[in-house]
Amino acid sequence: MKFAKIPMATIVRLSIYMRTLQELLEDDVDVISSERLAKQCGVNPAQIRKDLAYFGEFGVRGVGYRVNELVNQIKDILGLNRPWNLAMVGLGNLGSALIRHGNFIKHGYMFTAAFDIDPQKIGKRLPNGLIINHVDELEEIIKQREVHVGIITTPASEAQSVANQLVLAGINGILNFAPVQIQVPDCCHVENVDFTIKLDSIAYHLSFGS
Amino acid sequence: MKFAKIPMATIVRLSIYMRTLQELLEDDVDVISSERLAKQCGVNPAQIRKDLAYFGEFGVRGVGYRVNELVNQIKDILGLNRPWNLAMVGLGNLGSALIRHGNFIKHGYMFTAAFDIDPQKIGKRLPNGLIINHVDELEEIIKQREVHVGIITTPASEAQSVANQLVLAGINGILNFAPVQIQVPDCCHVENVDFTIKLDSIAYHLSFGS
DNA sequence: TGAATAATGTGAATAATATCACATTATTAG
DNA sequence: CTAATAATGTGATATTATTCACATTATTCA
Repeated sequence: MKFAKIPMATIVRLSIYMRTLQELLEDDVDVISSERLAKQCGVNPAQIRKDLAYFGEFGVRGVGYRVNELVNQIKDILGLNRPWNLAMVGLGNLGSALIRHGNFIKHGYMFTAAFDIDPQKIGKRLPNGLIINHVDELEEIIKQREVHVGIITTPASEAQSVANQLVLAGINGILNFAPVQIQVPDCCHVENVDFTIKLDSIAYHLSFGS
Repeated sequence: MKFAKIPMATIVRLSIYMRTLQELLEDDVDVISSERLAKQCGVNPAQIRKDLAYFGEFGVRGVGYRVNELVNQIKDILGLNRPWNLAMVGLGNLGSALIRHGNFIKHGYMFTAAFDIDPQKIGKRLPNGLIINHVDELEEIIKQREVHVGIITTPASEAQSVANQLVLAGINGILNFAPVQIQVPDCCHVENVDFTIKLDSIAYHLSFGS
């Protein structure tokens, strides 16, 4: 898998196609054309075909794509046909809410560690059964439990230091909810989720038209 | 303001520059070059200059940019030098956590309405003083309180119907946390926040190298 | 079987975006 | 005051991403 250099935008769109295809599956649709899928995802049909073409041929000419096959093929492409273990660092409002949020589980992600520094929280059991550990134990526990991805939901001020510790513990993927740009070595891939930036985009659009 | 067609990516980057500049302000930096700012934001220096050039000349040749002036100029560009009122629809784990999360306030956004359908929640007072109303009252309250942006944190199944109601109530901007693609008329601008998609990108990178 | 239809896969064309490179303008120091 | 240095603003260039358009292949129906 993976021949040419794949645009990041393609990867993101593949996730979106997959989500939509999974919904279609639930509605018992078993074949779909790039045209119909494109409409549902809000993209151009050729875009879908090109995105998939980076990785092979998955459709049937004159017919379309078999939905359940394509879901699995996209999962293969993205590396989702295996479990991924997550560690949450920072169990404030947001962190706790995310752990309780069903969407991670639904897509095959599993929380296997949770950290905070608040003595009041250490040792507490979360609704999913996980016990909150002190950040001091981060490296050891992350290695022990084979965590793959760290999620940072600490205040901005702590994010960089947490990121450093995650990297030290051997983590190569970070999902960062703290509103700062964290610096990591090239071996580590960071994705940022900053909703106030999205709000800024909305504000811009509302202020100055499309 | 706004002469040529501005790339969406530019708008997003302007938010990021602004965040970084605000941090610099707190550290009493008062002038910065595009080169240093670029490094901190992880972009190319020429990119910053080009992004700003869409809107005017904000720097001083041979010197750089005055940090506090530039923050304000970017706020003007994005339409952030005014209050924006938000309505939260869906007060489950995520919605409640977001309302309590300080980041919206910090950037000038204000929650002025909150809606749910759970009878247990209706009438309850949130930590910020807001009282939760039934979604049936959405249109009336949104108009009354001059809400500008709706935030959807309902289950996926409810998101489209909530979006429809928001549009009916005159809302032109939606921040959607539900993991579905919602359909709205062109007058309404939607931004999606889907962290499982970001996780998928991380999974891909971890599986197949950069 | 063969013609009509449908929809993929893909090279070529187009459009959008990012980067380079340098002319221009401030500042500083001798 | 002049030369050296620093850093912006921007036309030109390079790169990347998207869309078009059509050849190809599967299916259906007469």
